[in-house]
Amino acid sequence: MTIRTAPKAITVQDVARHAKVSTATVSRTLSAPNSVSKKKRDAVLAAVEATGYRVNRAARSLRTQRSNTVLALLPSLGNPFFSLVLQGITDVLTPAGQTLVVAETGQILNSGDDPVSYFKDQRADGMIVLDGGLSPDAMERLQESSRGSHVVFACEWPSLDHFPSVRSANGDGAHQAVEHLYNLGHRKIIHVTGPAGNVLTYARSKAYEVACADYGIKPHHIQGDFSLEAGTRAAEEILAMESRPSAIFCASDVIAYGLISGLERAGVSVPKDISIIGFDDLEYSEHFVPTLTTIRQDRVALGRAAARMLLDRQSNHTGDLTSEVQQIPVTLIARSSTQAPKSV
Amino acid sequence: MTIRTAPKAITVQDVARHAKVSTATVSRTLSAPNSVSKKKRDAVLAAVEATGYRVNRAARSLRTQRSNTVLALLPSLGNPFFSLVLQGITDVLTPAGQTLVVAETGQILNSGDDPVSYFKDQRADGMIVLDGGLSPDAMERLQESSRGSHVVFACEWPSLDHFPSVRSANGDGAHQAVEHLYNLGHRKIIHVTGPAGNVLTYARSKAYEVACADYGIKPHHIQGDFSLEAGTRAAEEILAMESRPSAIFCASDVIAYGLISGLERAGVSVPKDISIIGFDDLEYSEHFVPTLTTIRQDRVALGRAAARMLLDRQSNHTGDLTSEVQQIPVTLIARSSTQAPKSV
DNA sequence: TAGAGCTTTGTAATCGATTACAAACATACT
DNA sequence: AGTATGTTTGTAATCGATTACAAAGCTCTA
Repeated sequence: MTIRTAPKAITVQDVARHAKVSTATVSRTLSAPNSVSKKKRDAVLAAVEATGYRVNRAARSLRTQRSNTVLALLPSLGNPFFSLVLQGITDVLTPAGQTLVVAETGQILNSGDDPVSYFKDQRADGMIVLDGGLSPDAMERLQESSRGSHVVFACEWPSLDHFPSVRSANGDGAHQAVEHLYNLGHRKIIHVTGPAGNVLTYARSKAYEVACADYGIKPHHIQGDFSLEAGTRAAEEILAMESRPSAIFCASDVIAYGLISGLERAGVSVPKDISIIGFDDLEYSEHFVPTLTTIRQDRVALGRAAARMLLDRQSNHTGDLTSEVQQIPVTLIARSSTQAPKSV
Repeated sequence: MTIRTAPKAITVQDVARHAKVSTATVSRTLSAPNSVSKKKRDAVLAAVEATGYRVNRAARSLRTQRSNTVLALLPSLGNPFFSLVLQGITDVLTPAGQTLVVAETGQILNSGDDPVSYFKDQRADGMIVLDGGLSPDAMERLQESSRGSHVVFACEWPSLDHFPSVRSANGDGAHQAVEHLYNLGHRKIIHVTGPAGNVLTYARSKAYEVACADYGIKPHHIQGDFSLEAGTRAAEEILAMESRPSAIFCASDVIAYGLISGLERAGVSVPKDISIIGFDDLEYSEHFVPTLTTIRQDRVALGRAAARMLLDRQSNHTGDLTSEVQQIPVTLIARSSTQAPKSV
């Protein structure tokens, strides 16, 4: 016999009546079990079970002034990079009784809304921002409303303001990429960058330059963005070069896909003619033709760490408003898109 | 001069005081502007502007018994297929003043929670389910609590129960795929399927069989799932066949990636030796080597249609609880992974 | 046994917006 | 003018959970 959902919702009153205690005792049993005697506690739990009671989140939020909801602010939902990061976030949030709300930066701003409004109208009391490119104005308002320090950046981060953040060891990754190519024998290594103004672009290309200096290589950038098109554009540019590089470090796997695609179509073989290394290690990289050597970002770990940092900061009201930065290690995954150059 | 966020939240009381009207008038101005005289309305709007008032969602939810929140239930957040569907959903939801909450089926169930609990505790009053594989038990509870018809399935759908749903024209897509290959001259066309028990697998392979019958082709299935690994496994199986097919229709692009990768590694060239067509048209398909011929699903349209259907059903309380099914057209995108067979 | 000190329990106020109801006001018509 | 009808407005109850405060119950010691 299935229990039918009652037409009227079950409230704390119903449970109290059922267990023959006051509403206060019911509430306490659920939130602070130790402050209630075992006898009453058991009675309440039995009543909860019997009635199928579920606490009304709206009522609780109204009273406690906390929504137990975290907003993830993404530059674009369409970008599959974030899917695993979101997974990491929910991995931590769900067991902690928090709900995840997702929104796109662009959509929020277009609709005349404001990320900060999520705090103001109690829709969220925590925020994980995956977009380092918020407007200075939006950043300022975030800064203001983040006194309670419930904002954490993940993956990307703002270049000016200081917020706690979780990110990959981008510099280390870029260095490892160059090192890998150098060790294979490459001496002419160029870099296809991310979009101008992006913090990841900056971190990776800066580290690329440093690595080049370390190995006595002349750095050369091709300005791109993180898209497939940037890769195909870079391919054209490289094909037109009088003296082509023997290896290319791409700021993202997606760029590498486009680049390989463009080169192959022009009859330039990867890795035979040119070695290519990416950054991210998306699902497809392992099965691309050729399988892509890349710097792996642990996206799930990034999401988890960000969520954990947020929860920590929410519970530790005790000061510590320093803008902590946590770096998640990256690893070089050597596959078949890189090999020793043809002629050394 | 920037306006500082007040330490205490601004309430409808504050606005009322500021505009010298009652709280009822403030509330009405915001929800039913026409029931308020222009004079008062302007005063209220000015006061709202001046105070920076934002309605407290928790309080509103509590009073109105609606959360204005929609839950998207995904089988896996890590699956990049859904990213654009989510984008489509928010495209419609955000302008309608609804908030999107995302959750993974597995995580919900593991944590002892229940999708239906999102309704019970007022966390959501609408649900878009992207997982056709919910347990019969979960389905029954959904069915019960969906009297208000606030559940819509998208992409996948439950095989037994009847819910409104939005889906791609899967059968048509499979038929188009076979037709395309047939027209190129292929007569030996096999199908790598999705996972057993999945409705998409069933719809596509059923239509593949029908198309085979139409064209006088002997159907042959290789059981797979929607993963890269399934593709590489299928490649092994095909390489071991005494008489290989000249063309392969994969139930997903991802299978096709793995399959092409596996074949190429064994020296079998696509499309020279074998033509391959996928299903989905993920971002990468256009830049894969070779670029992938595929059946394009309009994922953004799927998301939008699902969200619109949900909102429609929420506002049309007036009966019409029929389980409407909306099909989104698919299109064949001919690229370079298919061509006429070597020897006809 | 009385009283100090601690734990457990209940009563009722509270969070902020909405809305039923009634009062006040305006307009039109006989 | 007086009445009927319609429109605006305000007062106060309400949604459901939490929690300050006070009262009651308990244990233990002098």
